[in-house]
Amino acid sequence: MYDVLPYPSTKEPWLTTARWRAVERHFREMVMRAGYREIRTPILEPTELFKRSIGEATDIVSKEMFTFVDRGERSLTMKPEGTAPAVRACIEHGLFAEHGLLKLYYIGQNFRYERGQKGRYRQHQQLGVEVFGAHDPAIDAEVLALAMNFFTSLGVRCKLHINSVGTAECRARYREALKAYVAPSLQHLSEEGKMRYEVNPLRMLDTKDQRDLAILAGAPVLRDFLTDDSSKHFEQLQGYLAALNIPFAIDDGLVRGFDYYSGTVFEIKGEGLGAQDALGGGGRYDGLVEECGGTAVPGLGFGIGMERCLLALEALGIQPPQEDESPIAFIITAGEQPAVRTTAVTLLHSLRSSGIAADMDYLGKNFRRQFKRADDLGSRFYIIIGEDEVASGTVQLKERTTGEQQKIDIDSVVQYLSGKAL
RNA sequence: GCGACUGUAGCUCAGGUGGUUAGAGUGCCAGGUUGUGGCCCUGGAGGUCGUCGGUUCAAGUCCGAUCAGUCGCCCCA
Repeated sequence: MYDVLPYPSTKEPWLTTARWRAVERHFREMVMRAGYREIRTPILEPTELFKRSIGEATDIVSKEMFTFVDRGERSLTMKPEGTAPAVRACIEHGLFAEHGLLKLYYIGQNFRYERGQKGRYRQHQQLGVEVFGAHDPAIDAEVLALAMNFFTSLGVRCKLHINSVGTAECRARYREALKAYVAPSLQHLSEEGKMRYEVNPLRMLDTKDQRDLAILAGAPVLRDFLTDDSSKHFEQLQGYLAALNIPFAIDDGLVRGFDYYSGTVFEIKGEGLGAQDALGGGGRYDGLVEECGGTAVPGLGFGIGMERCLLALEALGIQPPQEDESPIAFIITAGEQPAVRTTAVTLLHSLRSSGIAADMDYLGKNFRRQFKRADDLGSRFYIIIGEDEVASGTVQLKERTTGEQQKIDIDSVVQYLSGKAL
């Protein structure tokens, strides 16, 4: 768990709201250019939704969900990922019927009950897209290209790993072949491997255990069990990626931790991130909508880890362009007459109403300290109001960088600064 | 869920083998006449030493537990 702060801390510079907004804006602009529309779904969903979609035998569902019973005896779960809730919402609101092709994006919080680590948090944010309705491998290419472009345009170096897990039938045939291959060596498999053999054989491939890797070295490859259609789809995708100059590596062991994937799957790995190096991942889930109670609509998408992206940027010393949060003008008051403060408060309000970022002191600081406050905030102009100015209906307007100061009519301040603020 | 390491002002860190009122730098606040800022000078506030328990005449320091964080396993974003 962590807090995102308004000011940078020396310890965790990436945990600042300005930096988060910068990355979020980068993502939003990119996907909106590509025609994606935002969807927001609730944090709480019926537990059943995730059991059905992600699969009961996966790590996420079996041991990593924040699940509880509410006062109405319903089992609810804080969403561990964004795809299933999006599918649920689209079914519920008839979006599939209304749009032949549906392109969605989301920025949302996910929750997984895991041991915290750098780059792995019990609450984490994902930036993702989901596309529904298309089988065309060109849309697979679009989705992968978006995910890769998100990182490369930020300056993050990363590698794209792809694979195809085929249709449910492909996987069923492969599962048997894999089990048959491993069966003679079953006793030599790690405990984890043995468990996966029983519960979710495909996950045996996703191991780092040296002995298991040795046993699996000559195992049959899932890709050889793909139907002609699946094979062709995967090859076409590779052709598009090549045409787009997106380097990729085919990873036979890439299986992913959700059961709903079919066909294309991929993962993006960053460099120098330690154990948690998966920056993002996703794939195709052609059976998911039907599984969740909708019509047969194909789909695919990806999720990008916000924290890992920020960590990668931090490690590379990259600062995405941030919004300027400094005021344009800071009002400084002098003198004890109540009219001075009233004039200042009124002018401040006018400036802000006209879209000019402005501020003033509320701590009763003396004249000199008010200047210091304005400097600390990075204000471009000082507006000085004293008893003389109030009497003559003017203000002293001083520019910080040049030190130039002029007396101008108080009624023309807004107009003057509007010109300068551009 | 498993293993290793860490835990002292807001932040970065000092505090040999247990011994009086726990320090520094930085930041913060104030003052250097509330009519001209950045620098500078002076002063001040701020810590039940992660928490609980134990050993001891005495614990920031030793022991245990617990929590949190970091790193690795696992998994993934």
